[in-house]
Amino acid sequence: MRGKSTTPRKLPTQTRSRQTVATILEAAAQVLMRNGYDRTTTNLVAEKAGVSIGSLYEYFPNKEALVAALASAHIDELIARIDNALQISEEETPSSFVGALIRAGLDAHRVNPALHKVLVEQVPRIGGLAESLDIQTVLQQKIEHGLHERSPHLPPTRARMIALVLETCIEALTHRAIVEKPDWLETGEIEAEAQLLLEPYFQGAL
Amino acid sequence: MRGKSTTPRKLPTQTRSRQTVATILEAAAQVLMRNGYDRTTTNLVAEKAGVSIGSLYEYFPNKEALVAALASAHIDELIARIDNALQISEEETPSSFVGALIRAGLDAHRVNPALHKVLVEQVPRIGGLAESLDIQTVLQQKIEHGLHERSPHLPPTRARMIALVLETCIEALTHRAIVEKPDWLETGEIEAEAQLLLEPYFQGAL
DNA sequence: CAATAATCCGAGTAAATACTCAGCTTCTCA
DNA sequence: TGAGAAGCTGAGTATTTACTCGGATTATTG
Repeated sequence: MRGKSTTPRKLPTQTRSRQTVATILEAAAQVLMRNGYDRTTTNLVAEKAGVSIGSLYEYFPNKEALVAALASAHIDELIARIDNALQISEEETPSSFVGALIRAGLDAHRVNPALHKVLVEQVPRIGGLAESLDIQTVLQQKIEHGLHERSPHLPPTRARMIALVLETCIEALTHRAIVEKPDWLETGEIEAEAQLLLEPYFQGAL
Repeated sequence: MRGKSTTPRKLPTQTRSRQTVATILEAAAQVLMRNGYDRTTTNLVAEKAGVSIGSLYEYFPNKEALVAALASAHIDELIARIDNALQISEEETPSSFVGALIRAGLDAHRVNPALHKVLVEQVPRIGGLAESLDIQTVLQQKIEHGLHERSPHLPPTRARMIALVLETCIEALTHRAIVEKPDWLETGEIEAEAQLLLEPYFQGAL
């Protein structure tokens, strides 16, 4: 057994305890963002949340479960955003398709970037979370699916490769922009540059 | 003072001690790759190296210094490889320039990938190492420099953006390929796909 | 061949921290 | 309304682990 169980020890049934759990999660996010995973101690989280350490362990069997719960909620929100961004523009021009993908990637990165950073950079070693935190794969599969709808004649191997390239570059450029020049997200500079890069590739690949 | 000092406590002067240091570093790399940073204990490294824990602390003031020494050596090798790959092909066609960049990125990733992974994913939080481990910036600056030589008329802002895009995508695609399908590095599939993506962008951007 | 320096040893220390548990308080519902 | 359930408490435990230090062993040097 490599990773510990992350299933809750007890389910909060009363309103009071549900509030406690919410408070703990909120505090955990704060501490995690401020200190990183290693320097996040369960005692500190409890203190920050204004509950006793015992209460924390009433609902989370261990530290990993706490982070896992946080990550799970974050992922749900991310995927919702991506779905939203992809569905809004259902027009059929390649240009708008690429544009929608880029916007989806950018949107996803606007959901609590600080927490995202910690989760991505430090949490992957937590068993079981690595895969589910992997937005990459989720987005890639959506792209692959979209490709197949638009061009059924495309060989599956080819579709997978194109999806991988599109997803990888969008993700990487967005992430890089955030780290290097957060302004670029607002000015749309990155969006434009990504379009410049990916549209010709996409057109040529079809 | 955020990070601890990583300067050696004592320099090994005799041959015996230099051998000891080498053995310790080798063992550290092994343990780091197998266990990750957190599960790497100094005692375990010493044991694996066949020296006492006291000897380890004779030359490395703390755990971070040990990892820092390892990272430093790794970085030197990486940069040497990149320089090499870039200098070999000094021909002037845009196609070969892009090809050389891609090959440089791929080559860099062939230097002890397992160690690289650990260092990149888990070590950045070690103060001072984050920047120097940042191959990104090194490669980007080399690209920027190359661009300026080839096209002096190009506005500096534009050159920086192009370099950023090229570097980011090469790095990301290579990294992704390693994780997803290590074979692609050998078959040249990734190399070809990257060329397909980046050459039109590069030509259009000039 | 001393005497001094360099190297090595490893049991032991100190500190950090994940997690427990016995008992108290608050809530629910028959 | 009272008995049992749910929730809360926090001092204390157990474990892990980075790091020390007094002393033994080996190398150098005058």
